Amino acid sequence: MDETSQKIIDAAMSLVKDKGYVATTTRDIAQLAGVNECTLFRKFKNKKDIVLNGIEQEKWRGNLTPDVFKNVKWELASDLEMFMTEYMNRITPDFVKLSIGLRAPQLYGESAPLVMKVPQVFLSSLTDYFKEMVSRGKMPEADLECLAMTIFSSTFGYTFLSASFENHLSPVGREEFIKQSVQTFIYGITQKQ
Amino acid sequence: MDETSQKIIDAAMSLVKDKGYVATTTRDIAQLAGVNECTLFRKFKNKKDIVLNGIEQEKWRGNLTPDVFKNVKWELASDLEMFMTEYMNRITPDFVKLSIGLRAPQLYGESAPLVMKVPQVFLSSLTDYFKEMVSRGKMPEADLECLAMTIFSSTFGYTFLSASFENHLSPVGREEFIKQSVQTFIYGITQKQ
DNA sequence: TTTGATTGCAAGTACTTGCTTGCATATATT
DNA sequence: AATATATGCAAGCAAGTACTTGCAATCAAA
Repeated sequence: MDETSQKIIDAAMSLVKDKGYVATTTRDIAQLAGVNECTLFRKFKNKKDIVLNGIEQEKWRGNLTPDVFKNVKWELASDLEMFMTEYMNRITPDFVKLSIGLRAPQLYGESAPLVMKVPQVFLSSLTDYFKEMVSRGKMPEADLECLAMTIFSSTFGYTFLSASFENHLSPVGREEFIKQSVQTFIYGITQKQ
Repeated sequence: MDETSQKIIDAAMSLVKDKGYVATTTRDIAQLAGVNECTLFRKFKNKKDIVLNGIEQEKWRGNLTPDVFKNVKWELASDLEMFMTEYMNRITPDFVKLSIGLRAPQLYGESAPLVMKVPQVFLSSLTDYFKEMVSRGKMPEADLECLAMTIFSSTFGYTFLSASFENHLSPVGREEFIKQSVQTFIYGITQKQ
């Protein structure tokens, strides 16, 4: 990937984050990238091609790879906190906005499989973790896929809601949310300790 | 609200759901509403005015009012299931798509406070419910706002992810998710029963 | 029957959109 | 020195955009 093409991609993704795919114009992209508009079409087939090349780059999916969740201690509370923290460190409000900006119908059929990689990494890493915990006898048997979905939904939901409404919806801060919700997941409401 | 204006609003909201605000054209709206394009501008100031009038209508926010959550039995498991079920009954994939379609920067400053009403109703109803449960001695004291946020995040997250990726992300169905996650919230992972 | 309001219709305005073209210039490679 | 590649620049195109205007038809209230 030559430097000019990368500048174009970066500009395009940044604008899609701010304005959405449809409202992002090729003139905008060219200006922000500091190149002439016709250069976009020498490097890429069309506007859609620019953005699709962008999503294919890991850096534009928050660099959320399976390695991120490798650092486990086989201790439920601290490991769940680690999963949630690492996710929120990478899936910042900007990335949430980007993934919403990518949801134009002209694009979504092709972008969805790439966007979906991010939750998939979290979910499958967590499910694998639970399986190993069960086989180590550190967790009772359960519907692990469903359990992972509960925890991921909550992590995703909080991340998304914070990006959308900041603290106007709920005053609960990130650290507090992680600590408390992990306690709830592990011990439940009835035996909160 | 006269019949013509309502037809225009309904057409506009339906198109915003499918294509997003920016990609929805006034020609599209007129055609779907079955009126002439100039009629839109006799009834409303401009395109934005149509959509903002739409979000102000309860029917375009899923009719999610506080009454929806009034039917509690003061029994934790069944009540939490009721909260989640009622939310998911109303906030269908179509409503999730609509709320994403409304996130154009030209609009979001004015639409966000209205869109936010939906999560606010769930959150405050659930927090109030928890307070009453504690005072009835049916639940231990805890950080109730945070607990409500955990449960709402999870409900919202599952709803949103299902609308976005259907069952491609996780095979866990709605009823199973609700049942199992409520069990986790109440009893926790460690004393799953 | 007259009046007033609502709407359709056809045309048009000023502007923006994605994308192209032909040519000049700079820079790097041979 | 000769050549190839990358880019800028200026202009343009066809199509689409939100929104407007003037006039005629309809229809219900007076």
